[in-house]
Parts: sequence; C-alpha cells; structure tokens
Amino acid sequence: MHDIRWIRDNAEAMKAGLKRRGWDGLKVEETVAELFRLDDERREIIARTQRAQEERNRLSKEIGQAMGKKDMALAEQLKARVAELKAESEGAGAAETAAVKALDDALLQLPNLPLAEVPDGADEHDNVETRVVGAKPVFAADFKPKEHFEIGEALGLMDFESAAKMSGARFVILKGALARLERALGQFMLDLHTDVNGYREINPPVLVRDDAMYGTAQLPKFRDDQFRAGDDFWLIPTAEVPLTNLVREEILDEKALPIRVTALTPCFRAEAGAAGRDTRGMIRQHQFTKVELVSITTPEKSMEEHERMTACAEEVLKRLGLHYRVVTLCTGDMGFASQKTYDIEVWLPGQDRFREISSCSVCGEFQARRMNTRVRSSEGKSNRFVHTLNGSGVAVGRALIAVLENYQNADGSVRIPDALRPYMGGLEVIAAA
RNA sequence: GGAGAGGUGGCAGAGUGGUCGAAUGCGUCGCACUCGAAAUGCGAAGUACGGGCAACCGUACCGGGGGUUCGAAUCCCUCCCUCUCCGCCA
Repeated sequence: MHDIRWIRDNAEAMKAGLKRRGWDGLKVEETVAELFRLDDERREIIARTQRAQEERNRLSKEIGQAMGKKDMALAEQLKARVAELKAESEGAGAAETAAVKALDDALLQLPNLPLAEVPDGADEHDNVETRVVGAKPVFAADFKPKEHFEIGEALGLMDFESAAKMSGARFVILKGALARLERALGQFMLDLHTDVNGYREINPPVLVRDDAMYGTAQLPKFRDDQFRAGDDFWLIPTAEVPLTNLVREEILDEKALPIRVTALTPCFRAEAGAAGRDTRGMIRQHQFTKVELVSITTPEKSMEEHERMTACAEEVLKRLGLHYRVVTLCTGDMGFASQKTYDIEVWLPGQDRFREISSCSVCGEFQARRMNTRVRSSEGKSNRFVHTLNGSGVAVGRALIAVLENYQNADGSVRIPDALRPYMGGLEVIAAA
C-alpha cells in the first residue's frame, strides 16, 4: 500500500511507476486524479468533523464545570445547545469513516512500484538473464530425456489417476521412494537454511484470517486465486503470509533486525487464471510443498538482504548439483507487492527448458504499511516502516521434478543426489520394484 | 460445545460516568553526584490523523466494532483474544 502523502508529493514518479508496470497512460491519469479527489474529500471532511467535535467537547466540559458549581440552570442551557450539535456531528463522523475507507480501498488496488534498476518490459520474454550456474547434464546421444511424470509413472510411484478420483485435476499422489524423496528434499532445505544460512525455523498455521491476507497483499485483489476454508479462514498460498505476518502491528527494536525466518508448509492455490496451462504433470498443482524464506529488515539493509536471500536459495540448487539461471524479472512480470524480483529457474532436461523454482522479492515498505509494522527509531525521529522480503528456498515439488529429470538414467531409474542420501536412508538409486 | 474470569502505555499494574492520554513501579533517555560505574536525586518521553512556513493548535486512540449519555477507559450490545473448570477430540 502506498502513502497518499507520498503520492501527492511525487505524483509524476507514481504515474511513471504505474506506466512501467504496464498500465495504460489514460488509466494512470484517471487513477491518480481519482486518488487526489478522494484525498481532498477525506481531508475536508476530517477538518469539518474535528471542528464539530471540538465544539462539543468544549461545551460538555463547561457542563461538567457548571454542575460542579451547582449551576443547574446553566448546565441545562448548555445541554440543549450540545444536543443541537449532536446530529450534525454524528453525520460528519459517518462521512469521515466512509471517506477514509474510499481512499484506502483505492490505495489497496495499487501495485508496488518497480525500482529504477528493474528492466522495463511487458512479460516474461523481457526478463533479463542475470547469471547462469552449472551445466546441463549429459545424456547418451541416443537417449531423449523423459519428463518427470513419465519417469514417475513408469516407476509406479507417481499417481495422477488416483489423485483425480478423490480430488480432481491438479493433484498428485507420490508413493514409496518418491514420497520419501519429497520429504527428504524438504528436510534438506530446512536444515540448510537453519544450520548454515541463519534462518529460524517456524511452524506456522496454514489457515489464516482476512487481515493476514491483506497484510501481504493477497487480498483484496487476488481473491480468486485463493482457497477459502470455512467462513473465517483462507488456506495460505505460500508461507510468506504467516511468516511475514509474524510481525504485524509490531514496533520492532532495530537491534532485533534483521529477522530471518523459514518454514516448510503446504501451499494452496486455486490457479484460477491458469486454466489449460501446465495441465500435465506436477508443475502446477492446487497443493504443493514449499520452503519459504522471509526477512524483515531496516530500509537501509533490504537491497543487501535481497542478494543474500537469493544466494541462500541458490545454495539449495548448488548442493543438489542442479543447473540453473537467475533472471531479473522485468516490470511487467513482477508480482503485485514486489519492488524487484529475482527468479531462479532450474534446468529441466525432459522439458528442454528452464522453469521457475524460486522467486525472491524485496517489497520495501509496501507490506509493512499494510501490516503496520515499524522499527523504533533511536533518536526522537518518528518510527519507520520496516522492509519485507520473501523468497522460495525452494519449491519442493518442483525440486523433485528437477531431480527426477536431471538424475534420470536410460533404464528409467533415478540416481539420488549425494546431498539427499542421508535423508533417504542411504538409498542411491530409485528403480522400479 | 457449556460455565466463569480477564484484555489499560515498552513491561507490570491502578483507575467503575466529568479536570483521565491515564496513578504507581520497572525498563528507556537526559542531567546532577562520581576518577568511572553502581546506588541515589532531578527531569524527559505514546501513536495516528487534520490544520499551520513554524513554534504550535486540534481530533481520535485504554483488544476491534457498534450503542447509551451533554460527557465513556469506566455503563450496554457484539466480535476477537487470553486464562480456569467441565465436556469432546488428534
């Protein structure tokens, strides 16, 4: 969420930012003009309400004093005057509430603005490859690497049909060694982030209320992408939601920052806008496991933290011996709350292309404003909003896909990467029973 | 699910209709004392919004929302949360 005062003072920067986000020029002008109108209205109403309230307070105090002096006649006279003001004052109060809400609703619809260094572009084709790490695995000349679902199904350990019977499309059942492989990947990543990368492990709720979803900006704009649980809860689409909301409505000590937390959770996504995309296999599921990284920092440290977080996620792939590249998302491809995003894309030989396996974003104070999370200032100055960052470290389901495709053998078996063997009871190869 | 007790500043904890943004203690910051520190003494300090070039003024905030009243931290309703007992449950 943006600060209306900042928008007032930096209208041109706001407009330019929205245009870089891909907004139509006319829509930008209309939107900003409407914000100004709502804010003018709001301030005028507030001023009016306050004047009315001031008068009421003053007279009420006089009533108290009159009664103290036992001057009942004066008190009654004053009461009559306050009663007259009352209706006016109440109407003004209601108008104020409505005006504040109207402005907030409009502000909640605005995406975060891209940083200057973010490349301009319309969609994923304009993302910029920032670095490439490792190399494609080498297969025999006459062997065409299979896709993960072919490998999994042939092994009899990946079952889409049974999943469809009980839950429908976009679900999968992993069995035996593949079920364990997914568990191994999650444990491995969590251990890496806690033991080596300095994150604190959290086991959070996966059901959250509206406020939390507003805090990280899944609501109000992306309601259709979410799963509802009962009347009160949402299923989290990512552990970013509970991890970031850990500090909602807090005023933090600067000494306590940075806060680095990680969690392994199931994630739930309706995939409403993705009909027909990635329907085969387990690339895009309604339910998947992900290890998430979240950092809360001071405004000064967030950019540095962004690089650090991305490196922490990359370390997962390095240790698994997977080939990947890091791309800087262009303005048109970034998420709603992000100022700058690195995607990590892992090489999938079966698909013969890179696919996203992690996304690391710095959100500036965008989420902190929504959550009202601040850092206490040392000397006299007013408290500032913290900066928030989130990144996948990494998506477990997609990591499993990557292991299957990169470590497959011509005979249909799959070698286990060294880093995972301790988590697989020493197993070296997954082969058909 | 049933019964009861609570939710007040960074923390603890008074306050049951008017001068209460709120006693007191702890913690924090400044000053004095001290070679220095501790102890002690004195003093300072909430957040947000509106107005103003500013000093400053005003409004709101005692878990959230609504109500009663001339006036609400205080009374009523409702929701959320915490605790105790009972029931149920992985």
